[in-house]
Amino acid sequence: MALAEAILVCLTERPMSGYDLAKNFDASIGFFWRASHQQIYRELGRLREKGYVISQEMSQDGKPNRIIHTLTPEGKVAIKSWSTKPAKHPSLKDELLVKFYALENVDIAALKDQLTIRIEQHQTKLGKYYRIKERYYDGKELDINQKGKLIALEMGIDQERQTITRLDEAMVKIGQL
Amino acid sequence: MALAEAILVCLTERPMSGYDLAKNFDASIGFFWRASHQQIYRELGRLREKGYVISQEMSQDGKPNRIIHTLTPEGKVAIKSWSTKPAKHPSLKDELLVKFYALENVDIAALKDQLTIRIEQHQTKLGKYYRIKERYYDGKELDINQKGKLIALEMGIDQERQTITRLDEAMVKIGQL
DNA sequence: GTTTAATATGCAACTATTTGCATATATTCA
DNA sequence: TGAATATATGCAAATAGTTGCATATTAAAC
Repeated sequence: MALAEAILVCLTERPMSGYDLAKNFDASIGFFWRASHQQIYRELGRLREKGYVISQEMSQDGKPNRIIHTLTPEGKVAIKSWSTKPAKHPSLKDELLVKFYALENVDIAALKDQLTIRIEQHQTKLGKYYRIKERYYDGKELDINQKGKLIALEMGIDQERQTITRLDEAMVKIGQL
Repeated sequence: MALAEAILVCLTERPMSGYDLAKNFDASIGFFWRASHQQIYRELGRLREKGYVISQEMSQDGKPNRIIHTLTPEGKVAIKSWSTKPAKHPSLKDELLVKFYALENVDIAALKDQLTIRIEQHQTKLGKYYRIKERYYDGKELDINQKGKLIALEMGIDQERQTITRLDEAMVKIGQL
């Protein structure tokens, strides 16, 4: 499983609480690996048991205590070891494509609405990517780690742009039926 | 869940056994929705309970008996009703992108190997799509259902081609580090 | 003649993911 | 003053998906 590794990768940046990680999974690494806060808290427990992270409770006045998780040397070794293992092919499951596949038995007006929503979602995501690129990468000196993140981000940008084009074309095609 | 619906959609074509469905999930609809035979057999049980399919055992001499599942009118209604509900955004989870994201802590030679494998997998898939398009769609008169399948197939073709280009570019980029 | 592949079905155990709930405090908005 | 939002953590149940096993027959390959 790679949720564990995605968390460890996040923690290479800096020690974080479960809450911070959950926010990160909504923003940066979460663009390539989604996870809910419930999943993250549970996984952090497992990582602590394995000795890949150490966790320290920090009291804050007023707000509930935070538990800060720090990557251990064993955790870093685990990332390196994971990195050499073959990456699984992402399991594509797209309901929208299944609906196209079943066109005769489907409510086409509803399908068009869903297409519109999907296109908007991809546009939102593309916008986020652009803003991140501008803010953190454009015109900056980058170390190797940042270059890796930029490659991932640019792949994300291309993917979103092409997906939007593809969905627009599909919309035209069902309009012509 | 859409595994149920993907099975129902398959059965709109013709009544099938679990084995036939599993093969279909390796070929046509499985390009957009993966499922193992174990999942399919379990789901068929549920669909039977709900009355969306009826199942008849057919004896074959020699070979084990087949159980043929036929879509019921209730099943068809279920497809239509599902088709109007918002399609879930596919849950992207790509280990390979996470590895790019963690470039500093990763074995780069191993990552290149994995990229190469991934590119080959997409090329294989693209080849399959092209053969299906040529064989079943090019230069043929198509009804609405076939047109839907063709749209899905063409989206698949575009997606694979663009993914290959994107991964090729990523390979060049990590070569330049 | 024995192994392998294809046909055909399915259970059980494990892992992963989602959904709903639960708790507790501080700040901001109306 | 009350409601909503953000911070911060986590359990429990349900659903979904994967992996390993089990069975049984036929046909082809070696």
